[in-house]
Amino acid sequence: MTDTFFNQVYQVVAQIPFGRVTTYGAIAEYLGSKGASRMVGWALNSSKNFPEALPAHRVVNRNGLLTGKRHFGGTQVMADLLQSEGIEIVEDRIINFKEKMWFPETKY
DNA sequence: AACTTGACGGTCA
DNA sequence: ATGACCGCCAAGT
Repeated sequence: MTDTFFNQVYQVVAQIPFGRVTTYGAIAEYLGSKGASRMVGWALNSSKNFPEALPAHRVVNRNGLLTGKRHFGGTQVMADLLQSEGIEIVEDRIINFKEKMWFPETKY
């Protein structure tokens, strides 16, 4: 059942620790399909059907840019959430992104 | 049932 | 350095 790609993405994202972020590519790569980075976003889009709190706001593109902020029902919602976690956001971009970068495989 | 789009990323030209 | 195309899987139309 949870053998679907979007479902695996859902589980990985749910494991993202507080104050940490990851990228679509990292998740896709972890799942074995580096090119499926777009599917990660699709999975998150479907995740709205899940009652679980999915910290999708911690998932950004490889530029550390809040590309998905537009799907958060607002414009600053995503940035505000990340800032609340101690992540600095300027112009929808994460400051010290590489330091906040979190890999599902290393979980570090 | 078929085609197009989609929170991306990497490589090629 | 910039621009364009391909790849990946699933869902929407």
